Amino acid sequence: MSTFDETLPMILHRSLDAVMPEFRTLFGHHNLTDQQWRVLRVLWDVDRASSAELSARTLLPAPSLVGIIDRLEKRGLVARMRSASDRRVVHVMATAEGRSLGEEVIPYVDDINQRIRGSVTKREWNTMQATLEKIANHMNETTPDLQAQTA
Amino acid sequence: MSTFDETLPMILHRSLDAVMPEFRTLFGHHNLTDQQWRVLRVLWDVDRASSAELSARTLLPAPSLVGIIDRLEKRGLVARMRSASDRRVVHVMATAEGRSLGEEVIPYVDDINQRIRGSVTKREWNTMQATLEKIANHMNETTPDLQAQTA
DNA sequence: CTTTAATGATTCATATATTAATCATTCTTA
DNA sequence: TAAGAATGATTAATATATGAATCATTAAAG
Repeated sequence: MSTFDETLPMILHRSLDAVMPEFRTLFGHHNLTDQQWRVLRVLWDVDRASSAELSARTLLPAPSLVGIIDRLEKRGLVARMRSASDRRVVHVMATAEGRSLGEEVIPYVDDINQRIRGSVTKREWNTMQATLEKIANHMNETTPDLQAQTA
Repeated sequence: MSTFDETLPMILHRSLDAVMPEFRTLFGHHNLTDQQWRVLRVLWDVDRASSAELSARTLLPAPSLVGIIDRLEKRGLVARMRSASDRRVVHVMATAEGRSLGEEVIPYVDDINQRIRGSVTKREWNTMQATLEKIANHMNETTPDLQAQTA
């Protein structure tokens, strides 16, 4: 383990590599990628969202969302709909089938998340989360992300 | 912020999104992707490595490494060489030019890493890292990654 | 010594990431 | 209100991720 391995990106990637296979195995049983699941999961919370909103909530880049939504739409799990008030905007929503699939999968997803959460103390978890947020805030201040001028 | 946003994968992705743009801007100045940099960075530590070793150190999947190394090789930054003892193995090493580029970029990379490290206390950092490792170990025990039978 | 199993790298097919560019639609402002 | 700037989604080009399969080579067994 050199200093390179102690770098934040590598630390984060190691963590992701440790937890994602579990999720992927589950999603694979339902022919979903984790990105596709993220979209479905957000549409389960908000009923409908524009592509920009979806991008913000799922952390998926807008160009990737196009294909992801295409494939979900082709399977009848979500639907697109142009906004009437602003015809540039596209609203995405889960179909009945999409919501049904979400209902089916989410218990297993929750279970994995519980196992993850349960592997450390409440205090350790909160501290970890707070530290990562602190770092993120610090970087976003130092390097004001040009697109983050939204707020 | 719903429970979904408090999920480990989403927390980790938010952190990555906060820090990676800084690195990418830097790497972009040298026509490197971050994956290409990771390979170069490891070859700066170990002089030479097999594809499997590179995969372990860079956390990049072996199939991806093929193309990454191809492009680095085409630019004359690394070289491939079949092992004499075991002709299945391919050794990868940085060329003089590759090492030179590494020397040139690493101060800036170190600077970014210092800024990241410096945004939290030593204690916060260590605790965060320990917590993530604890989670990873817990998951790797619970779901013994089939390929991790190496050790 | 030969058959078979395992290993290391690669290929293949498909899905996603990244950056820049495009295109239609709205918003601004002169 | 017409020209130009800004916005939201998409396309395009290239690079990488993922999981399965392949291929050559070595190791293991019989």
